[in-house]
Amino acid sequence: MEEESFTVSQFATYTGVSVRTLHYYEEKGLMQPNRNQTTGHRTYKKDDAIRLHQIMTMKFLGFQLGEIKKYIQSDQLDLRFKDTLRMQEAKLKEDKERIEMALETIERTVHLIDQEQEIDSQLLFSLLSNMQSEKRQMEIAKPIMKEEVWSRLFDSSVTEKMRWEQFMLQFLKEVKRVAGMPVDDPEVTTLLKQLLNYLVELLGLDSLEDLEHIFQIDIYQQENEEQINQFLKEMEKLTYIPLTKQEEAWLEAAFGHFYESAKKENEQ
Amino acid sequence: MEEESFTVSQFATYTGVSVRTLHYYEEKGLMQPNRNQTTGHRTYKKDDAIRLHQIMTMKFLGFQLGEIKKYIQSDQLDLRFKDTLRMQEAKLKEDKERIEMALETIERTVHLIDQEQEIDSQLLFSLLSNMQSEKRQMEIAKPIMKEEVWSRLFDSSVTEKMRWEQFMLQFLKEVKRVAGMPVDDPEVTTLLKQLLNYLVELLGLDSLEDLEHIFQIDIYQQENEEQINQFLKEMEKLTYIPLTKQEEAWLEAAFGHFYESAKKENEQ
DNA sequence: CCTTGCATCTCACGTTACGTTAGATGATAG
DNA sequence: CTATCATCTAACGTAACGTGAGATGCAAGG
Repeated sequence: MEEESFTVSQFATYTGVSVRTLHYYEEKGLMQPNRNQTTGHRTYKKDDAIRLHQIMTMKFLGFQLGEIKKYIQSDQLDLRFKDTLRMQEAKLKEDKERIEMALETIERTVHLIDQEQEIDSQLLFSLLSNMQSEKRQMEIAKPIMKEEVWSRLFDSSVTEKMRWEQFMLQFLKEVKRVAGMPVDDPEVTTLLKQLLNYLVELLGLDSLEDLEHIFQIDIYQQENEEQINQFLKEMEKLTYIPLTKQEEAWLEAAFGHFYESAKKENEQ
Repeated sequence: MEEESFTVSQFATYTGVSVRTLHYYEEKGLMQPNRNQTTGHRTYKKDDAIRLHQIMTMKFLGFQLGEIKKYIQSDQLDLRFKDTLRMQEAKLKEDKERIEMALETIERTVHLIDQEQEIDSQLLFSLLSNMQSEKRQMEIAKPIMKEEVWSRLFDSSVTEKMRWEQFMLQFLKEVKRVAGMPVDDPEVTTLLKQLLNYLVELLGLDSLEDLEHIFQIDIYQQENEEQINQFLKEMEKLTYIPLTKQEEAWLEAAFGHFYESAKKENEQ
């Protein structure tokens, strides 16, 4: 009894892959259909269909053709196959996590765009940039911040994050607008106060003074200076703020003035 | 005041990308750092860092460099950017779904391997193959099966699916062993009964007779023949069962005999 | 002054899994 | 006998770089 056999195109339509793909798999040593000696034409039979099924299956699991070749040779699968599957699983999980982070970022971005009617792309991208390094930032912050404050930040929902980002967008826009004004202008004072109040709320503190106590260590202690500096340096590398040198300098001066006045007020 | 500037390697280490990547982005028109006219050496400044940040951000969101190029030109992001994000979101979700299916398949496969100590790869791969087309199969089955039966199948948990697969693995192994035996051998009868009992349980039926009533339509009605045939044909295309022609023929005969005896027994 | 080392430059090929022509050959139908 | 069709091989194109290879320029050391 003759076994049923197919030409390339028949086999291709039947299995749903392209002719070129069949050629390619053969080229790579993954399949060996019969060849008509004179014409060179290929004929595919049931065994070839089984082979192709195996290949497609492993491709579906995310394996590369080279890997697949190793495993479809042996009829009996050894234990190594299980390990291979586990490794593949790990890779896929990584990919999945990256995708999930990207999806969350997109969600937050769309939200930002929805709130503002026209967006400065520099500001937007800087926020996006920070979203990406968020995880890393939290890792760095963990050993240095008070447990409860850190947890509060870490566990904040997507909604809270979106609120923060929108606030930052507004804040930075304002900074760019008022940069250069005298630092004791009431408008400036109000702006800074807004930021600090937001921070106090975000971190779950009672008052502005507590801001200094969000760290595990006393930041005024001489011996901790090295650690603090290290932390700030790493943080600075990750956090990208879209201000010019001038704007940055101005902002620092404004903060300086703000603290001084606050201290004086307290002393009175 | 001179703006701080970096060489390629400085800029590369600073930003964490490779020198080659910087060259490549320039080649593709994504960046234009200053060039020393005589030596051709590049110098990167803060603006270039911003540019690179934008590129990295969009890459993180899964965009291709070509797409990125279009969007980093304009300073003001238009509304089209939001749509673009939405499209990207859709793509990412598709990718994610594929990965999730692959992960589930791996989980189920590892489970199968754990149960058996040595596995025939043909059998294993055929089961994997079916896992892949599972969704499609359910789609095809939906219009033709009774709502409650279909839901029961569709909602079955991963654990249930794994049980089914393990059963099928055993069943097929047994079929291959006893294929060729006389169809009225008690061992054969037992085997078939096992399968049918499993099916009855799986589908939530009361007895074997109900098996004929899992479809919405009466399969014995002449006018439904076309529909049934269509369904069976599509199903056959998707379901891949690793039996030889002989084994398949034998199995069909065995089932024929089984039904006949069952009918006779009923009549008595 | 010459040599060495180093950073940088510009090609240009390798990678993955095919898609896509282009030109050659063989069999079949009219 | 010719037009058509299926198939063949060969070879380039894709995306985002990695990885040399060979050329150039500059500073330091002998």
